[in-house]
Amino acid sequence: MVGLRTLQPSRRLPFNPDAAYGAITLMTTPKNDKNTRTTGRPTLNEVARRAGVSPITASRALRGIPSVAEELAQRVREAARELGYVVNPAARALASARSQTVAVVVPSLGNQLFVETLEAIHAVMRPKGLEVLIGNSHYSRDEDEDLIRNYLAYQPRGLLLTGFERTESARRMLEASGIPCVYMMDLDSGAGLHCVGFSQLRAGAAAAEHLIARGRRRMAFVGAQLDQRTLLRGEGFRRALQQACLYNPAFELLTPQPSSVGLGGELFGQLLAAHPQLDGIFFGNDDLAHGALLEAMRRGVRIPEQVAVLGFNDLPASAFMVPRLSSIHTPREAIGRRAAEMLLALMAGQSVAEPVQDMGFELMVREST
Amino acid sequence: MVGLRTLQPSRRLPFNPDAAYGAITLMTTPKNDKNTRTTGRPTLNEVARRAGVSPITASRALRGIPSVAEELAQRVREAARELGYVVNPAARALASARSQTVAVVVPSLGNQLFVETLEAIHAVMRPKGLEVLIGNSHYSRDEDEDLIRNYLAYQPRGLLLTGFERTESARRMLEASGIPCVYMMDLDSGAGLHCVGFSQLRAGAAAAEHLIARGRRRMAFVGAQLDQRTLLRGEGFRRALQQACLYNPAFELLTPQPSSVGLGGELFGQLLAAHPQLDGIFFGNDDLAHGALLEAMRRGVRIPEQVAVLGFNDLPASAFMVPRLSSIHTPREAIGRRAAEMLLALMAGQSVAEPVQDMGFELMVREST
DNA sequence: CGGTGCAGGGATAGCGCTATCTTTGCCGAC
DNA sequence: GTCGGCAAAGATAGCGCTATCCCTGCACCG
Repeated sequence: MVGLRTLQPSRRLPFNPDAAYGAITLMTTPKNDKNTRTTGRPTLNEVARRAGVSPITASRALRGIPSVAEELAQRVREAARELGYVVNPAARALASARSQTVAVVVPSLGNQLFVETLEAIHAVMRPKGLEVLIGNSHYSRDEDEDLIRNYLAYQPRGLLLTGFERTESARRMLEASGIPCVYMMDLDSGAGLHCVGFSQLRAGAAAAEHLIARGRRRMAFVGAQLDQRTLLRGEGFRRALQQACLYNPAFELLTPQPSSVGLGGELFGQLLAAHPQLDGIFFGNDDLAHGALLEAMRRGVRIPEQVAVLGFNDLPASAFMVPRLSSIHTPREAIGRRAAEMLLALMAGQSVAEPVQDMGFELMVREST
Repeated sequence: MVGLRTLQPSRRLPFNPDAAYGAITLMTTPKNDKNTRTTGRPTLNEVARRAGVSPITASRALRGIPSVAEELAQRVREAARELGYVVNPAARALASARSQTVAVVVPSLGNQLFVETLEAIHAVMRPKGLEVLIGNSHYSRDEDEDLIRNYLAYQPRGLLLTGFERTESARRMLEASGIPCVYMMDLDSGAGLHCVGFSQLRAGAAAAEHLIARGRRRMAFVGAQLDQRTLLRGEGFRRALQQACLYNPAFELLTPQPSSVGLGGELFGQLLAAHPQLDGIFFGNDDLAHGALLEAMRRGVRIPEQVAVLGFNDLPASAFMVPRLSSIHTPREAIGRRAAEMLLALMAGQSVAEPVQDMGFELMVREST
């Protein structure tokens, strides 16, 4: 009943939608009524029938492929809207051997840092019609590998991964898949890979230089979680101190426990008890530093007079701590955005002029140093 | 070459894998070599051929369907392992009209609360082989609707949604889909729905009662974001104050801005400037309370002597604030876990004895009150 | 005025699985 | 024995799309 093409003065044999895709189809599939496997949602065929075109034309129209006359495309879009049609991503992925999906693996969602990165990625990908799959590896190489294996099965258009710390077999899978991949956050060992981040090593050095410039001489590094990036920051810090002949290996407190405010306070207490002479502490993550500031207040330790405290990442709360926490601000939104854009380019088959993008970092000097 | 069934004394005609699924298949599809649409990954057919069984048997074996003899199943699993076979989820979803996916929509990832809920959900779903899709609605009904529409297209096995605040059309889509759905966090308007949470209304009342019990008489409520749950907490607080004849509508500060530490400090300042006589403040979320405590310290406002401060959610950092923040602890891990389990039951077609599960809340009394 | 190029469509044929019959052989029962 | 019933496979037929080829009509060409 639909689709008598009165609007268009056709140049060809009129296409009879009901005959072609309605009645005949129903006749040649007599078991249609007993087959209950379908989802009940409208299919592309129904849209096509309603618009009076063939299914492929409908497919092309909805995908915005230009070889469809605008008038037809419009009819198809309208039919889709009227029926409430939504593509079946599984069917699309199967037929085209590619999904509309991008997978991201971050090591934690508890760290605000990665949440902000994800937001930036979303903001780039969503407008392109790409679904973002979020995986949390919990800082575990094995989970990271599982997630990658799992996601590769979905044939994502691209992958965004955090850092380079990865099992050998995960690396092989990635390579074998041929799926474009951009690495976020670190640069220091990203030779030959596409990566967007900053040098954790240099950031650690910058921390040391700032404390030295503030006249500090006995400085400690406190790191938790002990992921590669934290270790690199520590290493950068260490080297800069060595260079200034101020390095003391005893002034280093590392623990694999996950970073948290509570832990920061605890480590701060331990450190001061063991080394009361300390006059500066660099924390590998801001939440540790927050805990330290709170613990200092509780103990009456004066910050920064007695000990300067420097954080890392510049989480939103840092500027409001008492005293306001100095921290190294990391450009996670920019990293997320740029990494997403780079991935988009790779997905489009373009080669990227600058495969390694250093987004830098910024020292935020506040009251705590 | 593979699969001469020497191991099993067959009762039937021997199944010749190469003839059935190898050579003949290749002959009847002469264009196989020029078709480059395939992904290159091994398919179930190849696994079946290698194991010397039919594809359906291989499918059944890998899905653990018991009607396959253990010996065959073992051969299939081994073949799959040798080939590095991973199912194509798109093909599976298309063929079975269902995915191995559960979708979750939370209003924010910036709030630690929801991250912890997600972790609990993951912990339940992953072992069942279910993929968890995470959607962030940013406290927007429109985004919530978009996410739901989008996820429904994936034919998830189930949905976990936060709260009941939802557009009419989202509600209709959910109902029409017939996909099981569990609502998390709130109970107050969940009549007829499956929900796991606690009464935001009663939690708000408990906050008021605690402050009253502490001898406070001029109490304010500070809420940001203004999502339904925050408003309900405020409403519960208000009603309890009214009942005690202590309600003063001027002592309420609501803002649609997203909750944050910085905002908490700012609102605290505004409130005290406008109403210096206040002796108790209930913050709708802990990060606001954190900001207030820090701002109080900066201003020399003594907490709790001058003003008692009570938070909500009991975020991990609250116990370490100065003074330690009293807060209403919400059982988000338990909610996530229980909601996931309830959804699992619904997905299995079971009816749930208690469709509304009140997980309660716990007042954590610390130094700030 | 026949060739020939180019659009705008359509027909055909799967993508890689699984739901649903069928078939086969075997067992026990009447 | 014959037959019903059962268990363990296999054959068949799509799921809902899209890649790929193909067809048709028209414009343009010399």
